[in-house]
Amino acid sequence: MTHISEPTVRRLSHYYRVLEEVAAEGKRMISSHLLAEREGITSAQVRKDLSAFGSFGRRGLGYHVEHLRDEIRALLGLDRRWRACVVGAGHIGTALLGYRGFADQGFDIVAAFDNDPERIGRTIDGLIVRPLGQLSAKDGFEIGVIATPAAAAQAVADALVAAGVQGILNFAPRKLRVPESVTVRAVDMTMEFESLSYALTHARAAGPRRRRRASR
Amino acid sequence: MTHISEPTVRRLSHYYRVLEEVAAEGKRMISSHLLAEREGITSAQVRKDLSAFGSFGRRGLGYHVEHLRDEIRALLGLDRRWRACVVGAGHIGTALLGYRGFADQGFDIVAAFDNDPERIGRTIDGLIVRPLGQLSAKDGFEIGVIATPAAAAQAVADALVAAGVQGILNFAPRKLRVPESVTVRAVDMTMEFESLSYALTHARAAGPRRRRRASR
DNA sequence: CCTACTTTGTGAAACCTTTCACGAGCGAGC
DNA sequence: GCTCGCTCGTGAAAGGTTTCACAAAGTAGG
Repeated sequence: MTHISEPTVRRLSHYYRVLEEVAAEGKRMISSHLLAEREGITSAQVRKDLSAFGSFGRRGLGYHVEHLRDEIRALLGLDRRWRACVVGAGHIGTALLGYRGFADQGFDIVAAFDNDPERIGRTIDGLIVRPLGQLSAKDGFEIGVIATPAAAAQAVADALVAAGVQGILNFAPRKLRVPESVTVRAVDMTMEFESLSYALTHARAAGPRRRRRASR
Repeated sequence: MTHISEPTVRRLSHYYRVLEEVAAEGKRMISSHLLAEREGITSAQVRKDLSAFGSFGRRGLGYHVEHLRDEIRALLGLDRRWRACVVGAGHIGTALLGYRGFADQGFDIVAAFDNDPERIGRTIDGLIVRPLGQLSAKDGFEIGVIATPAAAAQAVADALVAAGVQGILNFAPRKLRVPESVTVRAVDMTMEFESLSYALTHARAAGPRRRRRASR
């Protein structure tokens, strides 16, 4: 297994999605062509991506839906659970605490933190908001979710790293500096707004230019 | 001005961020090197990106912070406002309705829709949730924000397209099919979770491999 | 068993993006 | 006015990703 690129991992996520749907529809096998079509990419891309991890298909038949789904689930590490905490109990943090998608993907949010005295002590979706100062390595969090304003994000990241998290999911529009051993993924709404704004602003002048990454 | 790539536009967004901060700090000029450092990329990348739009810098001096910020603001289309509606008044939709970041970037959310009778009629952040059926071209929405479960996303997208939106910001984890004239940008939390899960799962085995896109 | 058809897995080619490296412009100090 | 040091803008090179195209392997039907 050679090096796996970021884009490949992201597409794995897409394949997983499609396979769950297709499995629910009761289909037994699926070809790379069909799998590709659903997410708007090419069949060669699907085969190339999957071949980086092994040979999951059968020539002439395609891929066994449930089997491939389970393989990808394991590859993505979705067959285990992660202990996570959310920092920031504002609009976005609150939404995340109530969001079922987290649990579905194996993230158990077991604590919520904030610095605002107004919010500390409140109960959101069964969790009591605790003061950020209480965040410590003793809780054994593996993942920290940052849902604070941009200005606080780096300090929170530092605190999370000090508390021993291995990964950070960052919803604040700021680049974080963390040790190499900590993985960061960003959900950057601001950037998507602005990218959309750019596209709309230039749409009349230039028209749709490239299809490949025009949408995700 | 040749063709502008997606990654370049996304970085423009980053530069804009940094420039706003730096302007607030009162700095007059900034070099490509400093600008790059803040977002963890190379100075050559910054210069290349900017040069695609024109010559904004002065050799020996760098870039004038406020001037470059204003140029990028205009390039991104942030110097105008967009009429937007949010469809889906669940956890995420509600958070978006209360989120100040939208207004800051020029998105005026002027309506909220949902299909759940439980939610219709409620007031969220000053907006009354209306039934999805009332979504029509008469409202003159330029942008639609989808914050529904995945299963409903495509139908909502179709309705938005029928109502004449030019762009869609999609928070549902599903690829949307829309006409070429409509631009879609996706904020895909699910994919980021899964990408993080993958990275953590394989971290011990492989170690940090590449820095370039390790985090954003 | 043999032919016709389907689909995978994969090297090679095409394409795109990033990084390098350097000429050229600019201010400062003398 | 001249030199020095700094920094931009940009072709060329390097590096990475996607697409192409085809051999190999399988099924189905007779």
